[in-house]
Amino acid sequence: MIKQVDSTGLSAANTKRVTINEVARDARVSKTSVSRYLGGERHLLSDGTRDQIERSIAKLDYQPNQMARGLKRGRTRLVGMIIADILNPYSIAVMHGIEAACRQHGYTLMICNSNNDERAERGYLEILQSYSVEGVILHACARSAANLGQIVRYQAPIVLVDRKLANFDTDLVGLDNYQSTITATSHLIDQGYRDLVFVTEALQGFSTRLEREAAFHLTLRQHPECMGFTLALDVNDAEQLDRELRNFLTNDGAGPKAVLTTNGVVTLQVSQSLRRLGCRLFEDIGLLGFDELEWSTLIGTGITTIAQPTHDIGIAAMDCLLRRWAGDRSASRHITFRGQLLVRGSTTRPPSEQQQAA
Amino acid sequence: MIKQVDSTGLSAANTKRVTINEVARDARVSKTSVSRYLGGERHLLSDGTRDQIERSIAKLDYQPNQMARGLKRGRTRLVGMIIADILNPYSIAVMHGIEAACRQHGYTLMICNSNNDERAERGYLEILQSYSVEGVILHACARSAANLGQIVRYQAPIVLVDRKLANFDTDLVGLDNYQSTITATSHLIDQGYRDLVFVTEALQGFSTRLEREAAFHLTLRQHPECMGFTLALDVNDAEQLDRELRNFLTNDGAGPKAVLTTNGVVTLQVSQSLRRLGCRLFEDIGLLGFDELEWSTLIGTGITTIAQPTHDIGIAAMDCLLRRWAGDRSASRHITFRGQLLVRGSTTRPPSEQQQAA
DNA sequence: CTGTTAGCGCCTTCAG
DNA sequence: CTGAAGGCGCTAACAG
Repeated sequence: MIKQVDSTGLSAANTKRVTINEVARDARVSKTSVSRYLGGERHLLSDGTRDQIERSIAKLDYQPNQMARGLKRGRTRLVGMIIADILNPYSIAVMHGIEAACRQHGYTLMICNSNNDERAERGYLEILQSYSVEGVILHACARSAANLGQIVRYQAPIVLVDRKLANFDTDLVGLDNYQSTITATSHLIDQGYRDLVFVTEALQGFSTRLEREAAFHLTLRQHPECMGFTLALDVNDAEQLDRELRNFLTNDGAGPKAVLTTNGVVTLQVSQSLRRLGCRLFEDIGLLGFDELEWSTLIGTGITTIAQPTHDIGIAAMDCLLRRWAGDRSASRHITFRGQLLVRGSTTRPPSEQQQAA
Repeated sequence: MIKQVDSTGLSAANTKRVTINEVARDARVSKTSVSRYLGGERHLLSDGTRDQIERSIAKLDYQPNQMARGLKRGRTRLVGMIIADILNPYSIAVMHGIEAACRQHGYTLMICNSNNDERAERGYLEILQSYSVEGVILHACARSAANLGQIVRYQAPIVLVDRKLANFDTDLVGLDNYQSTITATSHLIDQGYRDLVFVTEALQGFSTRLEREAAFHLTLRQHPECMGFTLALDVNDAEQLDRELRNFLTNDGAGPKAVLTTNGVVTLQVSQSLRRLGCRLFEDIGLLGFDELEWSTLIGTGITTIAQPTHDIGIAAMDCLLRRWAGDRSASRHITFRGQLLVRGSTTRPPSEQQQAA
């Protein structure tokens, strides 16, 4: 029978943590021996002391204090991650990969959400440093290191994820935005869409958005039969989004219309807007979005997406840290993955319209 | 012009952190004075020393080492959170609320994902303790404290979120599952559905699932005109889910059929299954799910949900910690919120059928 | 108002 | 193979 014990802070007050001293006393050895036992230098200990220490540790339920260890050794086994927007499923997916990789290598992940606020981001960077994290994975919202204070002489290695950071040369893991966007745009054109719009949140200098937008227009330029423009706005402003999309839908154009969205958040807002506008999804309009979403298959005939290998991105980011920890001082690595086009109904035009466009 | 500086670990090696000693030396005062400055006891300092310290700190870009502070003071300003499933949008939403509350109170949140693995959960509990977190917010996957090792004599206050933990009397924040389920089930019956199924992942003793299931049957018992049963299965086993739902759809029943799902993850899987079965959403079947989802409005005529006040839940959890830290030792608090029914098309039966059921 | 002294819990020389 | 001594960076008495 297990007793009901409260943990309302009362017990915490009296129950001090067991320290290395008490283990040493209980085992009748010195702190040094216990420390050696903990530090993986058991081979230096005699069988007798080793067993004795082992027994005492178990008996007292001892756990070394990582703060103290970190203070002394500098190794905290802590990895920090700063996420620009924790509500973005993409970020969560990447974080999931990183979390798994951390665990596998005995690291613990400390998550911070900057909420796309540079001040918060800078603050967290400092906080993480003050906790002596051994590495940082940064989904940056600042565009330039100039706005990130002393990041340039940060203690621990930093890996950027998804977005680049100007004036800061460090490892980076992300998507091959150019190639992936070309794939996406070409797919729309191949499917017979002629009047395209690239919808994104305000570009704001984010490398990801800029690159995708540039590649979109690059592709268009090679297809004179097509029209296309960029719609950069606050996608949470439903009224504005509705107005702009209605314009797009009603204006004359080069032919069948389709939307390319820059990420999953935009895909959601655009879908809702199209719904509000009374659009038939996806007969009146095509839709292709970056980022795979768990509900992609459920909307109308399904939304075609460019899926990012989020898990691999997480693993790769952790791998960058591991290499740096191992002493690798070579030039910064830029690892980019190719997005995977998942074709669904939203870019498959009904046969009736096919001819009209041909 | 900002120089490109690499942070590939090389610079980190030579650049040691500035310590309190160096600040003291630079300011020509003692460590104590600097410490007092940091610890918010500036009123004890003369204007001269205060300004001098301020200047030196700025000049050297000094940041106190939280590890060292924590070691000494016991205050780490760290809150740990263990999430059972980080891919569940509900958890993320709660975490978002907690994160905001932490930030507001000067705490930093450390997230760990147990992946519904008790071993991992126990491990993280120990790790968090070893980092001297000042409080833990636990979305538990273990059902009983008996499986959680020494949790009963944990140092820091613990707040449970969503799920209860047997043999462990501590603060808890969650949903009023009974009332919310009664609301949900009654709504289905009011709308004319007569043949109901409650779909859940294996109950596995999770309090949330158990309570909702119990309340479902409780409500049914007061409506002899209705039929209903529980379908507990691995919702990721698409084949099994499809089979069971097909049975449900084809079997004779007491009238119009509807599904009640126990959480957002199940809602997603059920939606996909119904899609695979060629169901017309939501003419052939009604659907009501716990947890609001960002895409609720987009599926067919929209999915009716019971929305949880996730943000408030997060705030409340943090509030529990704040109270315990403030010295509150009263009995454990159980805070439950009422779910909000958001009626959409998935529980609005088309007029043609209305009569048939009447 | 200020500095000196003694640790927090652990690891790491340096001698046995 | 083992232990004693010193210090990581900081705070908390205790004296001035």
